[in-house]
Amino acid sequence: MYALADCNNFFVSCERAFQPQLEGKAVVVLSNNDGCAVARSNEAKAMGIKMGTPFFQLRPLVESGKLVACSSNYTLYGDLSERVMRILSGTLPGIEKYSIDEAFFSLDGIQPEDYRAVCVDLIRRVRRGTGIPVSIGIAPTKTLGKVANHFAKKYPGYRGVCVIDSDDKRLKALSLTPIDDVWGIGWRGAPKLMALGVQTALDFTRRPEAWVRSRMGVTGVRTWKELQGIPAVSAEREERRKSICTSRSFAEMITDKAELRLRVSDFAGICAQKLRSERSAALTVGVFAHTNRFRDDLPQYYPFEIEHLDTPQNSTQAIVAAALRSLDRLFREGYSYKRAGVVIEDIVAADAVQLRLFESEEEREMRRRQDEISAIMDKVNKPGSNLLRLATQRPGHYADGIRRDFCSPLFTTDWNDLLEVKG
DNA sequence: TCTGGGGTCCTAGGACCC
DNA sequence: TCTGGGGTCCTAGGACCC
Repeated sequence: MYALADCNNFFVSCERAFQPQLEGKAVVVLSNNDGCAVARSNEAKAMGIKMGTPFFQLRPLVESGKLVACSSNYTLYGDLSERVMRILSGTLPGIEKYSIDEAFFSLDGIQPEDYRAVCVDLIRRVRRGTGIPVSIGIAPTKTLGKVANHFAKKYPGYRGVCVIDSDDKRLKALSLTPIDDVWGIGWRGAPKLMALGVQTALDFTRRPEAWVRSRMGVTGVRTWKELQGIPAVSAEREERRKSICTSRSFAEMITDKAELRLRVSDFAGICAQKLRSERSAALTVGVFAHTNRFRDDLPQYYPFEIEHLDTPQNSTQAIVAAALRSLDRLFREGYSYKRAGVVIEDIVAADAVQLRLFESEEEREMRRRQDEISAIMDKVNKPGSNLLRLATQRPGHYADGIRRDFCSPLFTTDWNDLLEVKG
């Protein structure tokens, strides 16, 4: 049996963990630049506030005191996520972190009659240790675990734990699950299925496999099997990420190439830092820039350019230089850029780098020095800081230039601490 | 005025091979 | 008038997840 532990309204719960006065109130957490709602408390959901609602539409509610808005504070959420995961993995073996706020684990070795008690206790300990409320769904497949988790959250009677351990329970649960709530059926698939007469997860499982295959592809068949209790979603993810992306929307639109170069340098620098922190190196550096897609009155442009390195690298200098070459190729005057990003691909282990056959002595020496400089930067810079940086990068904190009008204090990280030089 | 960010996997079609 | 068949690999774009 699989168990899925999922934090309730995670970002909101993180804010509440340090601001108990938010308990019981309608709260939303906003995306970067206070753009739109990315997390909602149950009270906010009950008010009909949808995921992704732009903040300017919520502002009246905030001003009249009916709703509290928080700017997002990802450092805080990452920190609390780590603590939650630590408690979970300290209790049960074989935990698989699936996202910032959820993890799968196996219940092998636990007697079925003890599932509930073990999980209720786990929830209590996470709550006591972090302040974060968690729900757990238990079922023979991950997709059914998601379904069970849904019920655990929805009905207080379950006290946070819902078990699907018989066919009766499975069929009952599926009949109560709308098809668009099913994990793996997205915003394109759901309307398509509903038009074909599939309203619930149960309807879906009653279609023949070939019917599903021809309309929803192999991923649809996987979901179809999982809902019947046949595991079809692979157990483990790879330990090394296949791509790394750093991108931001800008508070203001950027028309100036020099300004865009600064921002892209920052993004590339963060990517390089992430690469090194995972002891990885990469062969491909891509850059994209977007105009503001909501401004019909302005010309639109969505370029993407890739640069291949001749040997995998992870130094800030190499990654930033490659990104800037791509930017120079894609940049066009006359557009107002609202968002840009750097994407790293073809990632390999840094200690297994395949060297070039005909690399010159000078090239090798340059790479060695760049790696050395990056190592020093990593020693001096704390996460999120670029105290020591390239001249092509902006001074200051990475969050500069992002609007965060409703940011909570940095409860688990201190500003001065970020600026303190190690050693 | 104001609309997020970071990932994975699948597929169809093209390039290339013999 | 006539122009093979069977593969693999790569890539861009789409769909999905949180």
